[in-house]
Amino acid sequence: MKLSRQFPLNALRVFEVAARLKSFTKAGDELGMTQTAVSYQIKLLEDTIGEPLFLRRPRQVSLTEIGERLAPKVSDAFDTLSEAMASVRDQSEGTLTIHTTATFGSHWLAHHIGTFQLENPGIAVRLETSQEVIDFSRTEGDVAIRSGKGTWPGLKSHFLMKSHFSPMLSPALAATIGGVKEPADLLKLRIIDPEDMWWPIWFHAAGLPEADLAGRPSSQFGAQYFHAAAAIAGQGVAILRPEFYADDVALGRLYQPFELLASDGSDYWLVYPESRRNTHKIRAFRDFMRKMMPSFQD
Amino acid sequence: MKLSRQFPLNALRVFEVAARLKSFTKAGDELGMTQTAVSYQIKLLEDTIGEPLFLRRPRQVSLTEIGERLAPKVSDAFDTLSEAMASVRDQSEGTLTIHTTATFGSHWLAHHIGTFQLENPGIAVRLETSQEVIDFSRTEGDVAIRSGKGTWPGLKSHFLMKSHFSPMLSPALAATIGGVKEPADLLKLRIIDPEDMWWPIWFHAAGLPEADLAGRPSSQFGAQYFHAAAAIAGQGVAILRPEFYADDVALGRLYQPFELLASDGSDYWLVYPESRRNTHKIRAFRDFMRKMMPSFQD
DNA sequence: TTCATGGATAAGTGCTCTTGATCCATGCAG
DNA sequence: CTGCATGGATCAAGAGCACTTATCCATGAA
Repeated sequence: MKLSRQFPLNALRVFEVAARLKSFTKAGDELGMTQTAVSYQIKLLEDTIGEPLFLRRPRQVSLTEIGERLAPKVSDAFDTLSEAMASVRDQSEGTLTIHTTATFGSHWLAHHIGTFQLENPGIAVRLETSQEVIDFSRTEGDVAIRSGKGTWPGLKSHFLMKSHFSPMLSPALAATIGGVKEPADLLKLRIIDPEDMWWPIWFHAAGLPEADLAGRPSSQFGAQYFHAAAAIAGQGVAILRPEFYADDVALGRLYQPFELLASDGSDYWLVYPESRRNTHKIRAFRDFMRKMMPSFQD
Repeated sequence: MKLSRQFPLNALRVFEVAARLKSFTKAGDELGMTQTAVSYQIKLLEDTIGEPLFLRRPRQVSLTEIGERLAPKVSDAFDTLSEAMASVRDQSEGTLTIHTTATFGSHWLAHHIGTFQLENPGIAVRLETSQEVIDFSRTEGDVAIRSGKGTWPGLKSHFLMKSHFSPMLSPALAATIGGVKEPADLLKLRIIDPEDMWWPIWFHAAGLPEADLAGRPSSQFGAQYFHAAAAIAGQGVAILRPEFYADDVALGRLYQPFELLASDGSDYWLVYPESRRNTHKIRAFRDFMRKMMPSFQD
């Protein structure tokens, strides 16, 4: 059976307006429909209720007792409904949930998100860091920062920056071996997480494809964040994304001995569901990223 | 612009059920539609809001925060709405407004309506007496009792009884002239409202077409009700509908000297809007009248 | 692995709803 | 009292949407 037959919602909405304005024509105007349509809907409602709701006097309609009783409740209900919709719309515009990798979040976003918030006081930001590549259809979230190739089905992705890397260490540690002049010098030092796939890639790019890291004590901290901390503490040399450690370099706690940057082919991307690209908050965040990231690509 | 686009009511109803049951399939069952349709409506709502409302986990859906916030309000609104509809339905079933002529109301209905109310305790009866032939589309009312020919456009009418009449007087008055043996005897008495159109009709039927009533003192009470009262008081002979005065006859206050009944061609009818013939209360009243009126015709 | 469950997707269709034209009754102005 | 403006009813026809059926896909369970 038809939904609208048992409980004619549209008819009820039309009724609400007609009852308020005491005119089918005016109700039609307010609702953006014709007087005919209003008449039809009212009759529909009267049929399902089995009672006339309006008295048709010439040049004006007035509510019957039944109508008089029904109108305020219907009005209430629609108020509730539209208030609910509005609040959801506000709230939905008002909170931006960003999923990000731990490193990007703690290094880049943490330093810049304040600017976004100043520029968009109406948008609350919620940062979620997770290693997994989240699926927007089964996890709450508006946008995500991912490293990868930039191709995810159903998602719009914007290139943010290369995810290149280079060895970094504390100046103090470098001094202990009289400075790091050439890549091979690094092998005199403790390599933080020698099993990191990035090392062979970089050494290969540096012309030392045979640099043997196997057999070195493995101390996998599990996340680049800890590698950096260890390197700052002078415990060895780590392979890091220099962009994230500009502050530490400026403070003299880390330095990057070689200009050479290597990449494993995966870059940083801003992604979000294609279908939601025109959401206010997503547009705002995209614009923000475009402004802050020189390498941002549409 | 389309009403349903700006504010998708049907989608909201579907959402309410889906949110409550946490399942599209079950929601479809409850709503009498397919899972596909539910999916479609939810997506529609999500599109207009611009936010996902459900997280699609395998084998189950769950609400997003937005959905979680929206659901209770929508639920509330629909509760209000359906409660309003239900109350109106009850109330509409619960009050029967009868428009009737004064005579039929005070004589026939007043004596029998109690039976109807005993048999239909859920229906409150409101009696409105008016001389005008009411128009159901501009006056509140469910049914009416009218005298006429039985043909009113758009209205269903049931023949109730002939509106025939006969002279009636008090036995005491008849005794003053030694009893009323033949129609001409009536002329010895005071005729109550000699200008009433019924008199010449009856005398004509009685074989006294020339009975001259003109010149007799005219005392038009204006309504048959008063004629009867005058006749009972012994002030003269009135021409009345005997059906209405069975009680007075039984009490010996009135009597009908001749069997002869005349009619002006208009009868009593029960009428109501054709479209509302299956309303519970109208059906109940029709059944009641059919039972109480031997001459009732469908 | 295979099956059962629950949802998404695609395409087709019936029907609700809307529109536009016209009619009718009434109240008001001249 | 006549003509006009207002506001609603009615009718026929068409558009678009709300559903359906059929199919696919992913996951959790047996």
